[in-house]
Amino acid sequence: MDAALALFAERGFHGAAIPDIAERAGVAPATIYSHFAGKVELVNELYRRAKLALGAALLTSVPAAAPMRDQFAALWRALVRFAREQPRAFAFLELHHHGDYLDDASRALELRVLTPIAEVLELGRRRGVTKDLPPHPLIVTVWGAFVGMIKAARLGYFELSDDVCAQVEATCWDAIRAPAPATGETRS
Amino acid sequence: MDAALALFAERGFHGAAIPDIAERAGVAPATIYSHFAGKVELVNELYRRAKLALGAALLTSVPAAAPMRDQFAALWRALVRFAREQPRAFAFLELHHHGDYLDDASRALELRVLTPIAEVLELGRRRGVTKDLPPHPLIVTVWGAFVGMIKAARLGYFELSDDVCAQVEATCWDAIRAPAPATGETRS
DNA sequence: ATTTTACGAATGAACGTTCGGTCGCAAAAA
DNA sequence: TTTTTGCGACCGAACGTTCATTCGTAAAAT
Repeated sequence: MDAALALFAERGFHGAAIPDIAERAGVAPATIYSHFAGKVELVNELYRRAKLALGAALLTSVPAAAPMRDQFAALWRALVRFAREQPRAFAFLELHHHGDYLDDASRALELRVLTPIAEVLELGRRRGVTKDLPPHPLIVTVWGAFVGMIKAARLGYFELSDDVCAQVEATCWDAIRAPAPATGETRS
Repeated sequence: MDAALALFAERGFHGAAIPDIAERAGVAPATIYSHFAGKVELVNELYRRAKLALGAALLTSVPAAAPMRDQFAALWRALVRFAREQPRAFAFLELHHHGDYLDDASRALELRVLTPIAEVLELGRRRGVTKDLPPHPLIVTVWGAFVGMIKAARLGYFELSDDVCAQVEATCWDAIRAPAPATGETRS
């Protein structure tokens, strides 16, 4: 499974051949079929594992009863840790998002990870601490920014230092937080 | 080439077979080889075309001597228009970014599109209108957010209405603009 | 008449997958 | 203790299919 995860993450589902995966695992191609029914089942199993790992990493590390700003910071740190500790799982998830070969069970996991975050954001919206917008656009914006950061770092555009992570985190928080109310003077 | 662009955008390089492309084009597979040397040359030609189209769309639509806020808005509008008018080219670029099969000529185009934007951001940084950060993290953040928005809309998470586009644009501008200087009272 | 363009058919390679059988090992039988 | 049995993991070899690509030739365009 390690070999499959690595190759799928590197070359995508169609680009990773079963013989290649087997060779990387130090195993005969036929051996794979004594553990998985086929290539599709293998990729689905990997997808579910990676998605669950990501979801668990997020849920367990965000304090439920903290200020929204701290929750966001904790969420960001959890994301960074996951992307650093399991870079292949992260790249795999990114690459196989919504592939035709994913079955219903794999697709259902998408919402299980997304909805808790959406609920937190919806709460922040009612409290007036995040922007008065529906949660989904905000989520995909932040998620897209995070993915962009990780991708760029992986491609060598810059180093994924703690500094850069913190700076981009602050940048994303500025994106979703409610604008400061106009106290006193107004502009046009 | 239309057929190839569509199939590459849908299934990726390895997932799009030459016979499939030929069938979609209403042509025999051998015919493709009287126009392109091979599959790799075909995908590179498509990549270059799409990348140049995107670069042209950006460069021509951003007023050089306007306030940075307006430049950013124009840039965003150009991106939205490109993603709307040529959705397959946009998806294709997104999917084939940094594939092994891309040659040096295709890879070189990456910088040609990126550096003008980086220069604009560098200027804004010196003027104090955007954040005091290196341009690359800001660029990948905004670009990632934009891609996330387009992807989510394509997958049906929400409709890509003018309203949503404008809201996310404002969100991204909040992300990269300089924080308001502390005038008068200071907060710890 | 000559050059370009398209195609049907065929090629070797690589694909995902199957099958029959060998191996090592732990439990059961002697 | 020794032998036998059962079993799951593994593999070499093969299957039919599909892949990217080539070639000789026919049609079309100039």
